[in-house]
Amino acid sequence: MTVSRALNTPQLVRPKTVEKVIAAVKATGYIPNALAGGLASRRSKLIAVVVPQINNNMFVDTIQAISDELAVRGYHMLLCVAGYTQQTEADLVAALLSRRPDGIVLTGIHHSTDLKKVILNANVPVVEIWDLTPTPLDMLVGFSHEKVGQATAEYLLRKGYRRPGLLWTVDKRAAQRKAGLCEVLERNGISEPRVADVALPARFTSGRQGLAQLLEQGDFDVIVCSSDTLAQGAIIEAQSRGLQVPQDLAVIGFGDLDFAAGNQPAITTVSVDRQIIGQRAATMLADRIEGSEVDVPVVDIGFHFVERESA
Amino acid sequence: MTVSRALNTPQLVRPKTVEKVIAAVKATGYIPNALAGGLASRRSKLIAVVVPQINNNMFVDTIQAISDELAVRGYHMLLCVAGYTQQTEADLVAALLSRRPDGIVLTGIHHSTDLKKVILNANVPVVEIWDLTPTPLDMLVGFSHEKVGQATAEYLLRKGYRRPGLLWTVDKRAAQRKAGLCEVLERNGISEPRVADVALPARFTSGRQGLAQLLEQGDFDVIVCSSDTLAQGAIIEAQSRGLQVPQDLAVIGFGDLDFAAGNQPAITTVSVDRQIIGQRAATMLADRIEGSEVDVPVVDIGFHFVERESA
DNA sequence: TTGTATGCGTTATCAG
DNA sequence: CTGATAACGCATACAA
Repeated sequence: MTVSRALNTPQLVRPKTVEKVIAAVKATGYIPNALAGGLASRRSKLIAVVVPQINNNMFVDTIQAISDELAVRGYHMLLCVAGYTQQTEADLVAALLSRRPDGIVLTGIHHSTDLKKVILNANVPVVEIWDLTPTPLDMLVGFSHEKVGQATAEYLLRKGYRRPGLLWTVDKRAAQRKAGLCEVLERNGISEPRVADVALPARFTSGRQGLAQLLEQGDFDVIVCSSDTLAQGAIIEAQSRGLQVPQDLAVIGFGDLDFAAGNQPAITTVSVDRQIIGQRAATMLADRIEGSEVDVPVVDIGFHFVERESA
Repeated sequence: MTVSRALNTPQLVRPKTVEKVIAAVKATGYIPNALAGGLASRRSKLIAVVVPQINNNMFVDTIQAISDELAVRGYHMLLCVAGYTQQTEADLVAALLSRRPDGIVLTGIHHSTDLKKVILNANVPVVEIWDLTPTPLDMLVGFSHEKVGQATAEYLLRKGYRRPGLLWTVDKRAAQRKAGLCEVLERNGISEPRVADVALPARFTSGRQGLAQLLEQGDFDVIVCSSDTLAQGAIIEAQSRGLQVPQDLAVIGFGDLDFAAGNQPAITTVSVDRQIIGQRAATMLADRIEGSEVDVPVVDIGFHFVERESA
């Protein structure tokens, strides 16, 4: 017991005793067993993070930020890939809960009822990220994809574009952005723009292929892409066909990835602070776990439209 | 005990009993406690993965592959960021070992003696990845960065380039590639090529800036970059200055990231199968943990030079 | 400031 | 095929 205290709460132990313990730890190479510790204390110092995929330019910065912030707070990150289907996510979370994480980060707000039941029953703090809803499971850090779509449509209309084509991945958050976009377009007399569906993960090459596909089907003055990666691919494809961007064909992206500003032409896009999402999510979880009240359980980090050269 | 068996080894339990257990589990929402299970069984079904950084185009594919393969085998991934300093890594691994992972994945082969001692003492299977040495801690999956550098130099000389400039990040593996490169250049009468150092993580914009910096200092016919990301930035910077790539200035990358092939001009680079590294590492660990002999503990996955348009 | 008794929720082991 | 018992290595609660 004195060893336990010397290691975890040294201020409760006589300094000389602490020294002796530390010396013994060094001499023996003792490494505490966190499984036993967690079992006894009912706190695992573990945070489970569930994302649709890791090798995704959007999520990876958020994951890194979560990891960094958790490290500062003394937590470890259990990282799991759920794919884009709800059933996988529910099974995954059930398996994760068996490790008794002190908190969980879930990507998105659309979960199976099964998952919701399990997670509420487990009574573990949860932060949903990368989306927005007035009714989160528990806490939330994100932004409105619908509003991103609307803002994009408004920009596009203001600039005088009237023949938009969409280069779009098929995930749920992209769909929300599309809904917002199409709603505003519709209100302005542009209905059902042509869409090229792109498989996940969004890749540079799928952007090229997607544009090629679109150009066979119609005539456009602007291509709206569900991510900067696709936008960059589209720009290269346009240029390789002798089209000037934005004069002959404008391109709009999403995400403000690191290459967007430096690209030639610089990519007009929607900027989202991906690190802040992770940092806030980790902070909120750690605060809650450690007993502080989290006064604003729903954080809208917003976004801003970045006008550059491509549109 | 019967419940434990019904859940873990149902074949040892009468089917009717299994059914009853399953029903009770559903009815009560029971979730096994893996902390207790791990404590008792001394197997945690946990793999710790240590990388210098997550939001890095190189490692992220490997991480995803590890995660995917581990999921298939029934393991979870504890992911930690060590940065590029040895001390951080040693502290980190000590903390990780307290969770009693069944295996550990370390990036690179350069570790503090402290870390080596701790990890050998813990007697846990280890795979080092993304590098090559005849004397790994335990198992290894990687390739020779020095040979990559040599192959690059040979290609460059064969193509007739004689005034190379380097755009290089400062991490250890990049340094090995540089050493291989410079050695072959030296042997061919080209000594101490000019180098622009670039901070990690490698970004598109740092590629642009780095080239700008180089061009102020000298006259080059080829720019060799420590990653495709830098190469793409360099190409854009060159083009924006009215330089034709490769006619006026050739550019060589490393990694064969997804945009390399589709870029305009397509980027000449060194292709490395980043997924395979992760997949093999996970397989080797799981095999070893589950008692199979791992017959080849050191796997050189090799690389191949990809000649495209940029050089 | 230190120590003692007890229990956390499993699984290994052995007995039926 | 099922059950009883004893760890696993800590931290909580209380006593000294």
